[in-house]
Amino acid sequence: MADAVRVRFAPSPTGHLHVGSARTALFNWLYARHHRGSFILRIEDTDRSRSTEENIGSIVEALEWLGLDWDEGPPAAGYRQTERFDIYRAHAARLLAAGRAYYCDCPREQLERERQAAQARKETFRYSGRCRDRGLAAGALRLRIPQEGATVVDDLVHGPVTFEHAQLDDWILVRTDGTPTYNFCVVVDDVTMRITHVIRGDDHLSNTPKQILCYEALGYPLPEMAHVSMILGADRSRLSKRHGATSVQAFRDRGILPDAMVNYLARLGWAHGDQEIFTRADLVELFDIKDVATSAAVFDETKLEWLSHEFLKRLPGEALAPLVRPFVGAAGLAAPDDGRLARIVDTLKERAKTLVELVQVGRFYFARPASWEPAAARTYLTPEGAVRVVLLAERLGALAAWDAAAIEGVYRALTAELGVKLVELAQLTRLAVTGGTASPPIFEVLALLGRDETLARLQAARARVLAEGAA
RNA sequence: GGCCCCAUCGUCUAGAGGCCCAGGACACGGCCCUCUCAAGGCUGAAACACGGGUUCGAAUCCCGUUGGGGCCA
Repeated sequence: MADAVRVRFAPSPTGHLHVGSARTALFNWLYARHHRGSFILRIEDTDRSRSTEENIGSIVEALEWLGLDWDEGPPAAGYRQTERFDIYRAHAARLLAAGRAYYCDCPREQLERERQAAQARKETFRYSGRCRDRGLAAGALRLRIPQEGATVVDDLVHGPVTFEHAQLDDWILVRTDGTPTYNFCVVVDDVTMRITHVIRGDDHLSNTPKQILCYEALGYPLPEMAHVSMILGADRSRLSKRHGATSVQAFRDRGILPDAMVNYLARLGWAHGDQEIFTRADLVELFDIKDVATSAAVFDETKLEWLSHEFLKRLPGEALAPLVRPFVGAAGLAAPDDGRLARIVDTLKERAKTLVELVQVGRFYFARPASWEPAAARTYLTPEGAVRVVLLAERLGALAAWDAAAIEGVYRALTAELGVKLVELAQLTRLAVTGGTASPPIFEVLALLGRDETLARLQAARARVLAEGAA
């Protein structure tokens, strides 16, 4: 088991979990689960000014919601960079002692001038190397990199990518104030956590040769590298807040099912033939990082919602009821017991793409209509409609068994007697009972509402007609 | 600005030289079903960024252009 797969997800807690990061986390998780390896969570909180406890909690919560469980990481100690400064310091000292790193005291302003001069000459800025052989005892610690040759990143998704050393420079490992830089921390962390496969965003590809040089200076073997593309907004620019929802919890709050979110994220840049719907088990079995696409993908909320709808339809009411309950409460409504809620949800699930929408379209199950849709009311809540309501109420009141089939019988019979189409009575009833013109099959609705509630609502609708007539 | 990455329908993608005058899915249009809305079935419109090569043959390989993204900040 010496070569067991160990992967990590290393977010910076500077905000909520972004969907792009979530996809990176998912790919790591899938890779770990597929290979029966370990998935490690590491918090990259060296940027103390922007890292907060709240954000860590939020990220953890989002990962849990997605069902991406980690084998190592918080709350255990030692998985936050701020707890690991001694480790970075020790590695820096080793590099210094071995002559693979050196101190530099070039003033910031001078470096800035050089940078601008380089840009004016249309060249890549490289540190001049002035302090390379000065044997300084303090300052910023720089990595001594080879002057010539090239480093090639053998990327699992991109293939070999070559970087000329002439384009790289002796980058800073530890700043003058003693704080280690991001690239250095990452290398030390990945090495000490024995990460075998670094799966991360494309935006780090350019940093990779610098990191590889650091691995070599440290004398550590290289992990496999895999850089996955970024997620873009509809205008093909990096997905950001101005594109709308970008955090995982925004979709949770909207009532997207977590399995749908996982399915959608997996399909962004990855495919398995024509298959669109994947269970978690499918993904674990079929996913391979090598099959991930190289190009960036546009985030499409519409397709996400379609997937959520697909998962909603497939879930039995009993499984859905506990998921729906909090959304009923959030809408300011009271939900019945699980058994009844399950049956209600079964009539609603193919009519909603999200849990929020499901509660919206099924609102009448939890509360009497506060009003009746005006246009439909003009058509149905008429004196003639009131007469029909009375007839319906009488017969429904006399029904021996209260179930959808028996209720339908009443409607069929009355339809024949009155010489009207079923749609007339159905819509009349629907409007009276739900307040609107769209709902699950009306006989099922009445069956679920119960006889007393049905009759009460019919009566209320009739009362409205009478009140209108009097006015 | 330099370096790096990327480029098939509006979007996600299948496609690893002939199976492709390009397949699936979302969204969109039409028809059917129907107590409404959905769901479902059938169906329509919709793409290989451009230009050069290589090859008997290219969406697939190579070069360039353009466009987008990233890193250096």
